[in-house]
Amino acid sequence: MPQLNGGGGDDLGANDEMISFKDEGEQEEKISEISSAERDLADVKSSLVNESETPQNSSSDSEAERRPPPRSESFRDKSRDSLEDAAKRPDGGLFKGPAYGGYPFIMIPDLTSPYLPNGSLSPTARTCVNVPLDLHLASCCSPFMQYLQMKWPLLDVQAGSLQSRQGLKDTRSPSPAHIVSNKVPVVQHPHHVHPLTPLITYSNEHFTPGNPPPHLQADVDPKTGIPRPPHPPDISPYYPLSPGAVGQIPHPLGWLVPQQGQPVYPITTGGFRHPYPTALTVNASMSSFLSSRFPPHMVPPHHSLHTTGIPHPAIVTPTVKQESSQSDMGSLHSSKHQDSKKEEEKKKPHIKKPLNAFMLYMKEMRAKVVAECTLKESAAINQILGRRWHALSREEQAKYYELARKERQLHMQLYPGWSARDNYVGAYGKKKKRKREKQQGEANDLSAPKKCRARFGLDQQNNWCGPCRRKKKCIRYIQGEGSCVSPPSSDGSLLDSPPSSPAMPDSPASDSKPQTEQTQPLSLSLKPDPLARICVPHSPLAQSPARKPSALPVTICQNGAEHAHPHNVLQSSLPYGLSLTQPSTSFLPSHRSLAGTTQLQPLSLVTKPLE
DNA sequence: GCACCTTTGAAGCCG
DNA sequence: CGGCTTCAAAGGTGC
Repeated sequence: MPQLNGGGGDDLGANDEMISFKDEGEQEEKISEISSAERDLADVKSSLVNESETPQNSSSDSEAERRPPPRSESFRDKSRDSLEDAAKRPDGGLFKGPAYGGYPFIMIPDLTSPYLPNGSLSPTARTCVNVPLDLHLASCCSPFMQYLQMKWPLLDVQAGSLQSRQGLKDTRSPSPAHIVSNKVPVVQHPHHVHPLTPLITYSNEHFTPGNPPPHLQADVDPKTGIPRPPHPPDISPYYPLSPGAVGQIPHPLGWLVPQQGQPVYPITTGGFRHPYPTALTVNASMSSFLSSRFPPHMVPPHHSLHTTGIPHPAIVTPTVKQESSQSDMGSLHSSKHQDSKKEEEKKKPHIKKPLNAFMLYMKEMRAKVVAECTLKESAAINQILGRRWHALSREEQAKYYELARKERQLHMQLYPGWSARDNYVGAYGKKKKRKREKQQGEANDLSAPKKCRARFGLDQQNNWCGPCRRKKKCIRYIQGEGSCVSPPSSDGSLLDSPPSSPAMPDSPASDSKPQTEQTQPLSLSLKPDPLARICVPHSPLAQSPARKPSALPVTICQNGAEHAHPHNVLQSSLPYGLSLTQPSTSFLPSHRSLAGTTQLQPLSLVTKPLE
């Protein structure tokens, strides 16, 4: 049964690792040293494998060594092993030692983990998280605590600042320990980007300054009884939030943080309808949150509750279901209807899927891309992020893969009975159906109108329709890319670098890209090919409808890559960069492989509707 | 107000 | 088992 056994992976929150993560923005500088970086990459890669496979459990590990890592799982297992090993070390794995040097990354949590009521916690709730962590992490050393530590590496870093922030102490906190530390400067200063800023991409709904939770409205100074100013001086630089917003600084596990000494991850088999292990001590705020967000049967028993009314980002109440239940009202007998209603109510909480590595990366880097490129369109941003994702080094991607693995693990433990199938058909059936139908229709109708940009190209904008013309953002997107080319503060993305740059490191994602498109040819043809715009903004080919392989700007940007390194495609099955062969400095980025893949996958192109 | 766009990855479904 | 589909985030955009 999956557990954060032995605090596996909980040692990733070490400060030194955080620093390394902070240095991620310096990747671009490293890019210029790709040659050495690649060698380092190889070292890291080998260290990832070797060091992670040194645990006591030699039987399985040795076996894992013998066989090529089957995609991500092997890496995950290795990572888990290494993490658990690290946890067994005297330092509990909190600090990256020489034996753990293979993880040059920090496991900063997805602070907006959907199933973690991050953004929906009251200050009290989070207080219950932070303080025990600070004060008792070392003593507790429970897997959960260590995981929290991993999730919030700054908890240690700024332990001293905790007291200084007691000005945020929530008077409603049941105990002195319930201090709204929020010491994690998760909110970036307007003029200063906090190292963790990329990770804090909370939904605005959780930070709406003007809409603090009702229970947070009256944030009164415990001593004076006077409402405190919205931004206490000691935290204002990083907390440009209203009191309520400050209180909503999400903590990935805030609502789950158990009381001291309580079992952290009791494995339950109750299914996700009882997603909150009853053995898990829930503080008042948590309980109130649960009681306010879930039907009574979903909320673990607890007393002295108060409602927060704060939405849970991970558990969404699908209105569709509610509507459907209402529509059924008239047609069903009262008893049956009540039964069905109850069942539906049970199904109401929409537990979202855990974020995968790329999603975590996107959440982290979106803000940065937006800031760099002044882009707001998520579609365009995602394209950039996709390119950057491929440009990431193996260890950088591994960081997110590992984080995603932990997210899944945690999700699985939080919602033992949950299955992706629950969301696959249930919650958004209507939307899904429409989407599917539309996609099918598009697939069947090759002449279906697509984006004007793709149809006419950028040089024929006069032919664009009004909406698409309005989408001059496409142009702006290109220009924005130009403006964003190789920003010094970039996260190391090679996207902005000249696509043909041979210095671009080979990335695991790049390897996976061809595979993905092999399995999903349609997506390839449907893609406007951001790379084209990015790499050859003014290239006629890039501007032409990216339907023909020859017209794909990818080939322009990364031609020859595939030929030069066809094995890159094979390595696509190694998302963690555990390439079958040593990475070569001549390796080209993913999109190059993609280009080659495109060439090698003519059918996929044929099956794609012309735009 | 909902769906789309766009990305990658995980997982479910289906033949 | 391979291939396809859906969903996860996000915010502008279209209808």
